[in-house]
This record gives sequence, structure tokens and C-alpha cells, in this order.
Amino acid sequence: MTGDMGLPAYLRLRNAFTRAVEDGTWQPDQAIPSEAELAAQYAVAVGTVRKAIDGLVADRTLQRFQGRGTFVRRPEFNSLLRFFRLVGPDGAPATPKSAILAREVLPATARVVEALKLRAGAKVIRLHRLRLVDEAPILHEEIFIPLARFRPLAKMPLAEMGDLLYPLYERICGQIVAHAQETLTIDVADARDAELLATAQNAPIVVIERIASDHQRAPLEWRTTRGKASGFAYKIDIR
Amino acid sequence: MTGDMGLPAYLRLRNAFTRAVEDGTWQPDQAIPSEAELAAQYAVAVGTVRKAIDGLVADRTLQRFQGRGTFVRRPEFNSLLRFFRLVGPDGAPATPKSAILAREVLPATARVVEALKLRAGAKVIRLHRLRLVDEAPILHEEIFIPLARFRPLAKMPLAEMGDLLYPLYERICGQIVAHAQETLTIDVADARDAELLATAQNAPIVVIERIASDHQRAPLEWRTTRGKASGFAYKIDIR
DNA sequence: CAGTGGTCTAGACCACGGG
DNA sequence: CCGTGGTCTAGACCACTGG
Repeated sequence: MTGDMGLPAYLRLRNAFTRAVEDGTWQPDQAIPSEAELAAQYAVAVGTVRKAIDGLVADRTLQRFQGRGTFVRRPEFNSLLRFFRLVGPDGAPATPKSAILAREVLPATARVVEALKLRAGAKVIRLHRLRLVDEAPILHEEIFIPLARFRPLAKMPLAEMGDLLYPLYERICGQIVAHAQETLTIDVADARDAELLATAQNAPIVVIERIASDHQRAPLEWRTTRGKASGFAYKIDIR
Repeated sequence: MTGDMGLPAYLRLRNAFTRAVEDGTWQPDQAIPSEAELAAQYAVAVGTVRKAIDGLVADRTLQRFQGRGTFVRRPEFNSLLRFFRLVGPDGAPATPKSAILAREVLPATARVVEALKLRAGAKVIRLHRLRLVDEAPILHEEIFIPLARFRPLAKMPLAEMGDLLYPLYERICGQIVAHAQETLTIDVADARDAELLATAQNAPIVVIERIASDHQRAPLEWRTTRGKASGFAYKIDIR
């Protein structure tokens, strides 16, 4: 807090609050101290605290509720996935079911070492899973996570892993995914895609590569998702 | 301004300012009145004017410059196009060159009528153009605009049309594009794609459909852009 | 009801831009 | 230099939530 001397007060507060979220002083889904308390604690006007919080609300770190308080937001990692036709029989958005096809522990290849910023020869867990909506395969994913951080997942019964990995990472391994970067490209179906996704070889395939990282920007997971391009539509509004 | 009686003052101001932009009282690239002036004019505190402007800055309607003033922003419609490899020989982002392959005036088909919300039988101008970077064809576009609004473009020498259409729409036809909605999907190359883009038939193609509209949300243009998927990468950061 | 965030005021002083 | 937006204050009152 005593650093950043040249910065405006509201930015110093913003940094302090960001740190509180990142180091776990303020926990996800928990209320932070009231604006009046923070103003007293940092010896600034309430308006200055509000301005600091405004910024963190804008970047979705925090969330305000009138009359209840201000809360640390837990990020949602729907991501580009949501642009596949992920709807259940009722038409509502559905979390795809997961079927884990393979799990193995192996030395990281050069590409994995680079993506996860590991030292050469480090071991990783590789997961290969199929995701289905309404029994139909929608996409399949190859996932690499460093064994050092995720050792409990190397032996855990696959049946207990459930459909969502990030809550598992947090609950079982204490690893919190705070950011992710995704890149969408287009490829054509190889033999494995064709078999898993019930499509023709050389049909267009959407490929999403994701690096997920923690609050310290350390890479936690490298994931490559492949799905039939025919089930994909991405919409944006400009201005 | 006298409407919206139940709304907070800053939201009434926000609406009034939005209207000023939409009806042209405040012109693109022009400075709006100073915060102090607006506060006096609307009989509110400067802080309330600032809060109203904050919202419009956040949604990119306005742009602030310390010491200079607050300006009406002219939207840029790079859009999803920018995710093709649009770089010149120097590596800097380049506006693709345009080569108009066809221009015709014809009655709108059912799809065009729907996209542009025309009455049945209305006439439209159809443009078909190829866009090139560094002499290489990157994508081609089919564009429909209602003849009623864009009559000057039906006869204008093609050589005078230049590489960018929206400035032309504004300068020659007085039509200002204020919003656009784009949808990205994947298709495979048909015979025309293969010829124009120098690719194999059935190769994956990125298709971007765009409806561009004016401040009143009236559709001005329906555009379908097709480019080789191999030159496409879309990156996003989550949280 | 007490406590939270939401709105609004009226002022002070600072930092920057352009003539 | 003056006018602009940027920061910050100290307070008032409102609207909503929860017990």
C-alpha cells in the first residue's frame, strides 16, 4: 500500500483491493468490507473508495448488490464453448456431459513444456475427454496439467470427476483458475475427429486452444478443444 | 428531457446526450459542451454530468481528452475482419484493397427483404467485391443496400468508390452506420470461393454475415463476407 | 430496524492542452 | 494564460436488503 506513491489514491486502492482478491484475503463469493469501513481504514473519502471499486466492478473482479454489499466475483469460463449449440432438449443452455476417454501421466513434450512454462522433462497429466449434449458428441478435448500441482487427480477414480474440471481443481488441488486466453482457429477433421464426432474426414473443425492460469499468471492448464464447425455460430454486436 | 421522470438525473442526462448524438446535434469528431456548461444548462452538479458522460464513454459513444474536451466518437467497423491476416509487407495492419467485381440493381429476393426489412419488391443495389492484401485475395463480399437510400451509388463510376464503403455511404448518400451485428459461421468452399480465393473446393471457409444499421436501428446494409479459414485466428481473454 | 450501496451536491485543487 | 477534464472531499438523502 505504501508503494505506488505517484498514483492517484483511487488507483492505489484499486491495486490494494486487487491484491486482496489475488492473495485470498477476500474470498470468492464473499462480501468485502463496506465502503464506509474501507474509507475509514485507508483514510480517504467514501467517494474515492467508490471510484476504486467502480473499476473493479467494470472489469468483473467485484460485483455490487444494493443493500447487501460488494462481493468477489467467481469467474465463469463458458468462453467460446458457448457458441456451439449447447442446448438441452428443453432449449435451455446445458452443461455438456463429460466422458473421460483417457488419463495418463507422461513427460511433457516440447509443446506442452512451452505452453505450461515447465522445465524440460517435467511430468504432466493428460486427459482426453468427450463432451456430449443429449447423448450426442459435440466436441472432444485434450487437456494437459502439471503433475506437480495436480497429483491428486492422477489416481482419482474417473467416475468421481464430474462434468466440470475447474471446481475440481479448486476443491481437490487448491488451484484456482483466474484467467484464460483462448484462440479460435479452423482445421479439418482428422481420423480421430471423424470417429469421435461422427463426421466425415476433412469436414471443417473449430479448434479452441486455451491457456488457463492462476492469479499469479502461472499457467495451470493447456487445453485443445475440437468440435464440428457446422454446429458453431459466433455473434457480436459492434458499438 | 421532461420525460423519464422516474429516472435518476444522471440517466436522464445520459438519454439526452445519446439523443444529441443520434439526431446529429452533436456531430462525430466534434467536441461536446464542457461539463460545466452542461451542468449549468441542465441545472445539476458537475459530478452528475460526469457520471452521465462516464456511461457514454464506457459504451464508446463519447471519448474524453484531458485538457481538450469530450468528443463524439466515430465508430470503427474493423469487426471480425481484423482476425484475418490483414497485414501489409511491413507487418503493420493494412486496409485491404477493394476490387469491385460486379454492381447491379435488382429486385430484392426474399432473404434480402427480410435482412433489410424492406417491402416486397423493393429494389436493391448488389455489390460483389474482392479484397486483397499485398495483391493476394483474402476474402470476397456480397453486399446489398436499398436503392432508395443509396441511389447515387447505382451510377457512380466504380473507380471512384475507393476501398472503404462506410465513409462513402456517409459522404455521398448521407447514411451513417451507427451499429452492426455480425455472425461468424464456418462453411466449405464452393466453386466461386475456390476460384476467387485460390483454394481447393470444400476447403473450410469463414463466413461473416453483417447487418449494419443507422442510429434509428433501421437496417442499411446486409453483407456476407467469405474468406479462407486457414488465414483466420480469433483471440480472446477471459476475465 | 440498522446497514448496505446509489444518487447528488458544491466546492477545492491538480494536470494537461492549446493559444 | 485560460479552459478543459481528473481527482478528492464531506456531507445529505434515497432505495434496497436482511433480520
